[in-house]
This record gives sequence, C-alpha cells and structure tokens, in this order.
Amino acid sequence: MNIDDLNPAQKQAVEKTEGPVLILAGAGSGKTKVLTTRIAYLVEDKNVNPTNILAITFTNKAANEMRERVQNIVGENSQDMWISTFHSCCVKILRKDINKIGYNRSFVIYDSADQLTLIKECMKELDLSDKKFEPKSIISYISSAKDKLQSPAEFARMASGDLWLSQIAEVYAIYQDRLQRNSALDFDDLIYKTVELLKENEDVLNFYRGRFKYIMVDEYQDTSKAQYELIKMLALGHQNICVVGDDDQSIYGWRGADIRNILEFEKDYDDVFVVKLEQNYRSTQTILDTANHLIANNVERKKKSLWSDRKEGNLVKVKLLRSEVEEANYVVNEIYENATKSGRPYSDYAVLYRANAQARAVEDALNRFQIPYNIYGGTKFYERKEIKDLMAYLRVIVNPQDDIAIKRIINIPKRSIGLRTIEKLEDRANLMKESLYSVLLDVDNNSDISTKSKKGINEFVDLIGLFRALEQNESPSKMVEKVLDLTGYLAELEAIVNKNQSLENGKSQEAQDRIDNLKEFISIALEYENSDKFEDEEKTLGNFIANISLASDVIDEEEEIGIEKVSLMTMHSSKGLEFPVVFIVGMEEKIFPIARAISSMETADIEEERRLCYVGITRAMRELYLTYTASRTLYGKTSINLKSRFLGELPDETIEILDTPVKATPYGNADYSLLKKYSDKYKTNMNIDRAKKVGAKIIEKPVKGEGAGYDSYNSEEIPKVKIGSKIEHPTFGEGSIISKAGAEVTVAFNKKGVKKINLEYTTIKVLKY
DNA sequence: GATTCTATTATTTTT
DNA sequence: TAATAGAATC
Repeated sequence: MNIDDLNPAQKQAVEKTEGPVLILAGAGSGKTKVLTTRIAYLVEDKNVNPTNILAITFTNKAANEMRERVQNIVGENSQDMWISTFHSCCVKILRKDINKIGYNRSFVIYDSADQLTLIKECMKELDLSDKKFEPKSIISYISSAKDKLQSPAEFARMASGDLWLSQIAEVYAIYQDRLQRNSALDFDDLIYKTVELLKENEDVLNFYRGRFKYIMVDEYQDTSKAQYELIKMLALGHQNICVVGDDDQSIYGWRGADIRNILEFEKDYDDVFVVKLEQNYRSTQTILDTANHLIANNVERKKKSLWSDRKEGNLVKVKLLRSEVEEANYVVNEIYENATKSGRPYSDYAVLYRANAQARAVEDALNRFQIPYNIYGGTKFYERKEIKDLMAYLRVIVNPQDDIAIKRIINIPKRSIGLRTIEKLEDRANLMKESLYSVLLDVDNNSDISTKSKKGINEFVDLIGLFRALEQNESPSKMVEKVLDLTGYLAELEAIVNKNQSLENGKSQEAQDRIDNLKEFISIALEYENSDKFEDEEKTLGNFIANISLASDVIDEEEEIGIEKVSLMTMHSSKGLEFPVVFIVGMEEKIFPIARAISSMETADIEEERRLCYVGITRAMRELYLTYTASRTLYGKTSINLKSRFLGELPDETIEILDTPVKATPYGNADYSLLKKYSDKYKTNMNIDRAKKVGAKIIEKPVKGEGAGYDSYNSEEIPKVKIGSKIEHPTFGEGSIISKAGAEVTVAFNKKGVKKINLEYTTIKVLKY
C-alpha cells in the first residue's frame, strides 16, 4: 500500500493502527483521505480481515463517499466492512436482536412528522392543551433525554419538584409506551435502544466486540452521549478506536452533540495517540489566517493552527451596505463581474447565511441578474405528500401495528372514513390496549360505527390483508407497483392530469409531478433490489423502507446538465464543502451571532456561533467576502443591528474594508449610537419605527453619496420582471418585455412601439410576471 | 368534508 | 414577509 503522497502527520495517523487514536483534523486537511487510506492500510498491510472493520459516519453522503473511496483501493474486500451511519449501523444490530428487549423485529422507523403526530396524541391523552405546551418543544426535551440515555423513569426522577418537567416526563413515558405498542422507533431510539440492547445482553455485546476489532468514527465532535457510550462499549477491550474530528467545527450542540466527547477523549481512553492535521489544502494563507485569528477567541478548544503552502491570495473583503436588498445586489453584482472577468463558472460561487430566511433577498437579486442558482435545504424527496402516503401503505403492510401510518392512509383514497369515526376507533383501541388494526379487523362487532364507514374499513382491511399475502413472494418494487395500482392512488392522479389538461391551471402539472415522483420511487426500489451495497441483508420490503427512512435525499433538482449554478445555503449545510469564492452575508449582531445566542447566559452558545463562522470562512478557497448592513428587514420587521462582533475579531492585516463605515440607512442618516442607547435603555430589540416613537432623531431623506459607499439604486422598488412580462408604463401604456439587461429593459408597447426603459428611474406597473 | 379565513410565529438539520 | 396550523364557515 503506497502512502507516500501523505504528509508526515497524515502518515502517522494511518500507520498508528493499534490503540486509541485521536485525529484532530482541521478544515480542509485531507481527513477523508486519511480515513480511507487508513482502512485500506489495515486490510492491505496489516492483513486485517475486512469483517473486523467498522467505520461510522453521520450522514449517508459521507458513508457512501467513504465506501466508494475504500472500494477503489481495496476492491471487493470492502463489501465485508461495515461502513455506515450511526443510525443504519444500529438498525442492522437491532433487526437481529431487538426482540431481546421487548420489541418486534419488524419495527418501523418514525420520522419527525410521525413523531409529532404521536406526541400530540399522547398530550391529548394527558389532557395537556397544546396551547400551553408546544409539542415541538416537548419533543426536543424527549430527544435530548434520549441523547443523554435518560429513560422515562430517570427523567421523571430528575424532574421531580419541577411541575413543567414532570409533565414532560409523563408525556415521555406515554410516548415511549406508544412507540413500543406500535412497534416503532424514532431516530433517537435507534441509538438509545442499541445501547440498551448491548447493555442488557452480554452475548450480543460480545458478538459485536469480537467482530469489530478496528473502529473508526468520523466527525467525532458531533457525537452525542448515547453515541459516545455505544462506541465506548464496542471498543472496550481491544481499544482499537480511531476518532477523527475537529472541535473547532462543532456546530451541532443544539441537537445533542457533546463537544466534550472530543475534548476529553484523551481522558476517556488510556495512552491516546494524538495527531493534528494542520496543513490545509484548500484555502489561501490569508483566508486561513483570518479563520485562525477568529477561532482563537474560543476558550474551550484544542489549539490548532491551519497553514498552507499556497500563496497568500487576496485580502478578505468586508463591506457595509444599507439594506439586505443592497447587500444582495452587491453580492450578485460582484459574482456577475467576477465571473465575467475570470471566466469562472457560476458553480464556483457560494453565498452563505445564518438563517434560511436570508436567502430570499439573494434569490431576488439573482433573479434580477438572471443568474442560475441552487438553494440547498429545500423539500426533501421523502417529505413529499405522495411519497409519505405510499410509505405509509408500505409501513402498514410490513407492520400493521403502525397506528400513525394507518391513520394517514385509511381514508386515502376516500373510503368514507371520517375523523369522527377514526376517533371512535382509536378510543376503543386505547381502551382495550390494542392496536388500531386489531380494532379495524373487529369492526363488524362495533356498534357505534356507521354502515358506510364499516364498509370502507372492511375494504381497507381486505386490501392490507391482500398486500400482506402478496408481500410473501413479491419484491419491494413489485409491491410498490401493486400498492399504487390496487389502491387506485395512481389512477386518481392520472384522472386529474387528464381532466385538467386543457386548463391552464397548475393542477395538471402538480399531479404529473406527483406521478413522476411515485415512478421515481419505483426506480429507487428497483435500485435497492439490484444494489450489492447491503449484501448482508435480505431485500425485503421491511429492509427497503427502513433504508428509505434513513435516507434524506433532496429531490434531484431537474438536472439541467451543463448549467452552472451559484450555491445558496446556510453555513450549517456548507460544512464539508468548498468553493473558490464565498460570500457570507448578514455579518451583524442578532443575525450572526444570532439573537438567542447573544441573550443566552452561556458563553458556550457564542462559542458555537463563532465556530460556525469559522466553518463558513474555511469554505473559501481563494476569495472571501463578508457583508453586513446598516438596516435589515427580516421576518417583515426592519431593524438596525450593530456589526457582528466576529468582524471585530478578524486580524487587520488580512482584511480589506471596502465600505465607508457611516451611519447611513435606507431611512437616511440614523443616529447609530442613539439607537444603541435606546436599545439599551428600553432593553428591547430597537427598530427604526420604535426608535422614532421614543424620540430618536432619524432624518428621513436618503443621503446621497454617503453611506454604503456602494453606488446603487434602491432596487427594492425595481419590480421583478422577466422576458414576456406584461407591464404598464405611465406614458407609453401597456407592453411586454422583450429583453432585459440589469435594470434596463426593452419593451414592445402595444401602441408606442419598441422602447428601452430603465426601471431604476421609471415607475411601472407589472400586469403579469 | 372541503374550503376559506385568521392568527401565529419564524435558527441551525441529520437520521 | 410568508408559511402554516387551526378555526370558522359553507
């Protein structure tokens, strides 16, 4: 195995195969390469049997990438390794032995929507109004309890004396009970129950301990307590545990990640070999210096300092704009000019922000410039209504005890089973402590159900019975087809398409999209059947839907081949990615760091925000822009925020301030310090309107030439028009747009002929977009 | 049972 | 602003 192309630190990380190893891998330091090489090295040079290797990641994407890369080096051998996410690894373990802790082996996995439905039911059972108790917040309590391996009983004990927590404890207990009754596990359970299984069954634990002689964990800084315990149990004994992570990139504390796991790894295991990967292969030294300087402000961290042997590159550009609209315009204009000048494809550019809501302004600007873009974090494939309906059918076929799934589809397509009926059936199920399905089977002996509903229920039950019989010898993809066919689901959609074809409403298109999605689902099933990725599992419907539940593929954006697009995403979702040119927008207090972190008593919260900023900065390969605004409208409210403290934490030598830092706002020359004073005095989020009320002096006239230093128009008033839009001009009358260049459009007027007008200076009315 | 109206509320996201 | 959930109404 040739490892000559690794740097000395990387080599050490690969060659130290025995005992606990902590690889502190800075951003862009070739972490995945080290990990895959290490696995290959174990197999090829150390003659380790591939079955003895367990490599764990957080996302499917990371697992797939790793598997692929390992396969490229060691070939067929990689088939016998477990390279998977925490969750799918746990599913595999649980499928085999979960019956030992009182669950059905054909359990289903509840996603967060199912979870929410179930929680609401549990709350209803306890007569907790969801006015006072936000179901989502209860879920997060329960979820974090599970992350910390707290059972309902332990939670109740801890909560004693606290009314609020005690009530959550009650919900938790019922919720857990209902999950078990439904033969369902939520995502947190997958880890929690695996730990429980291994704790309570020595033989099972010993089996896996014997099997996994070499364990590797990626993104270790993101592990929860439960995941930590799981790994620790498995690694006990041989202690061949290698964890890779970067404490500076720990940005998921809010969903249970415990940064202490990585900070205290050396305390948890004996004689830990620590390697720091500090050479960065991604960014210019200027960008790295900027990031290093910023993150040095954090106290809770392992000291690291990224360096690069690349040239210094451009300074980081810092720019103040007047509003989020101007900010977006500036960014997009810069992308446009930079791309035109350098010949870079648009896919080289990324705009990062703290919250998704900030994307809109950037989107609008991109539309105005007609630059193609992709927003990450859209609707997930599996969250689509039609896919969830279909999945619900499949789940009921595999596991009829799945009440949540039954309720979803019992009346789809319509079978005259209304809400009232379902409620009655449910009450009966609860009363008899039975599943909904058994009550349905027995519906004929149920006196308070109408004949019409009874008929529908029997139809439903017969259908499910038929499917269950078919499932014995049909493949998953065939089953999907059967469900779509025999339920009439597909036919119903096709009818909509045909009926509305002539009409120009979106209904036909929408139905067609759904049909396409369902067809896509069939191919996913076929793909699953033909894949060899899951060699050690049978290709049953149950395993198929479990796989789907653990996948979260975003819908493949109608892959327009050859179209290079600008990427828009949150800094969270940018982790692990890189772009030649990066813009981070909204560098303002209360935006980034976000208000909640500022008001929090915990300095840890600000530190996590700072790490997020570090993640954002280190995405940039060559050029980095940081922008902020004097005034920002977000969630329909305009406020003036101070510039982000993070900007002040950057080194003077690596940044270039492009703005004239003045007090200009779209409203004019607002007195910044005054606003700040009022904000402090009234201890409230001061916005311009409120400030005016309490007497802040704000000159309402826009100040020319001053301010952002960016000579721009107030594009807020420029209507979004495109070629083909119909408009009305105050003097030329109606016309349609035939071409467009920035704010300058060419319009063919109905009466006055073709004219060029500049939307910057002309007020038009848009009749049709 | 479906549709329309009203009120509420808004980090970050994977599994 | 805009999405969405729940209530009110047809």
